[in-house]
Amino acid sequence: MTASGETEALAEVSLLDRLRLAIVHGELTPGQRLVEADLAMRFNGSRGAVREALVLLENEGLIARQRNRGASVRPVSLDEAIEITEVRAVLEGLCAAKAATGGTAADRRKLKSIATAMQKAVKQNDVLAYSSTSQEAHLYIREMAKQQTASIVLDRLRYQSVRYQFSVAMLPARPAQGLKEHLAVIDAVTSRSPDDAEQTMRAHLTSVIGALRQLAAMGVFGAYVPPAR
Amino acid sequence: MTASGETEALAEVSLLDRLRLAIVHGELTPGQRLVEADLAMRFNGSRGAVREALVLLENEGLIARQRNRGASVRPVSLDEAIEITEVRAVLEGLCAAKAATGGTAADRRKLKSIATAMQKAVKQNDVLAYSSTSQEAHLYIREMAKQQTASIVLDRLRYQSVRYQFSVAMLPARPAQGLKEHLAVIDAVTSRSPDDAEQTMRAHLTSVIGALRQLAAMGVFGAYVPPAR
DNA sequence: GTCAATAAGATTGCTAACAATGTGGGTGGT
DNA sequence: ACCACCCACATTGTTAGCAATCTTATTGAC
Repeated sequence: MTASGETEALAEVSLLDRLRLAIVHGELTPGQRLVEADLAMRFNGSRGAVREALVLLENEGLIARQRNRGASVRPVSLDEAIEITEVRAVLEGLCAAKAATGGTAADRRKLKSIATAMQKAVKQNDVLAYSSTSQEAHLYIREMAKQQTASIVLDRLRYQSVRYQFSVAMLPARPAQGLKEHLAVIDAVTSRSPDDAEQTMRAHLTSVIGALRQLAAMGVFGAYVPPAR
Repeated sequence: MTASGETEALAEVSLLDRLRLAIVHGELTPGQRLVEADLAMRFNGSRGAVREALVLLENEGLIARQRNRGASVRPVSLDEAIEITEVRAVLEGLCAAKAATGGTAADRRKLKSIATAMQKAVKQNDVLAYSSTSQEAHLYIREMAKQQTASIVLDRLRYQSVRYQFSVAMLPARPAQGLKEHLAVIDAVTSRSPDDAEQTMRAHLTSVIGALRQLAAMGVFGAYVPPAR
């Protein structure tokens, strides 16, 4: 064992995840250049490991790489955010439908308890709790659906959208509106009505697209042309 | 310039694409081990470039990699093929809907000409031509939709499914059935009816899932547990 | 004969140095 | 003062070799 055993023992999370977190949390800001040697130093891994992570992050759309010119953090434009939400709408719709037919009675109880927690959060104006219970609901429905392919795709898309996800929840009337929509979805899923589940889930994400447009009008998205993927 | 300039000049396609093609075309069969040094030799690139390609192919689900143990071609199970087709159904449904509202008059003419070619192929029992015009129709609808995110996801999924895609077209009554479905989709898109377009596209891919189950009953998919992603 | 321990071989992952490439700044000409 | 050119610098991409790790075959005990 080396003198500095601390990092090795705790290095349960991959370099990829740490780098992605740094980007998503804004420690590395859009447009910023990512120099392999620097990152290797910062996350103390090999340059090869950093390269591997960069390749994957490019694939996820979080960064842009150009041959011999290096990588940079890629900002997400409004159009892209809307596209991503459109795709999420149909995929989460699919998952909601499958969750409605596939879940167990215990699953449905769990889902109802999440609904209760969400109602409480909104009643107390706790935006943070609303945001997290909302995510919990989406995730649990995906688990019930048992659709790995959709789940993997949704995960990848989430990384791109996390950055503005939170801003949406901060819009004034948003938690109240979102709550209504989530309750409708959960109601449909727990009543085992796949078509309703899909429809309400899609309606919910269509409403999120509206919220995104509102954010755009407020200037959250810089009028900036991102480098090509 | 080196003595063997031929490969360099023609190296317009990336090592990644060539490696992927080798897998999809069955030159590298499921379960086969992929040794970095061998691949570097075969595709004459650096070992680093091969590693980069392997990382991406793992991400696409075409191969499985285990730390210190190397990579191997990953077979696609029936369940996975069905999952992928379910995801395709909703994504291509989205694209069909957007194509119905977004395309130009020229787009719609082009789509109709593809429909004609497809009808001709089926009438002549030309399975190869049917298969290729069918793909052309799907691709053109995606182009009309102008939904890059969905398109990228669909591309990634296609690589996993190409291997059995062709087998589906070979089923006896398949071209006739598929033709009907495709014509319905194209009709809806060219009549600018987004809801119809989405419904017919989803119905088409649901029918493909049925065909997959038929293939499975015929033993096309080996009863083999693929290594985890 | 079967099983466990062990050693040899193969392959990945890492390190360090180097070559290739793109960038930016300075220099000289006009 | 402005522009083209050129050179030094920064950074990536490649190469070769080494250490860590896993696999497999061999040996020996029971």
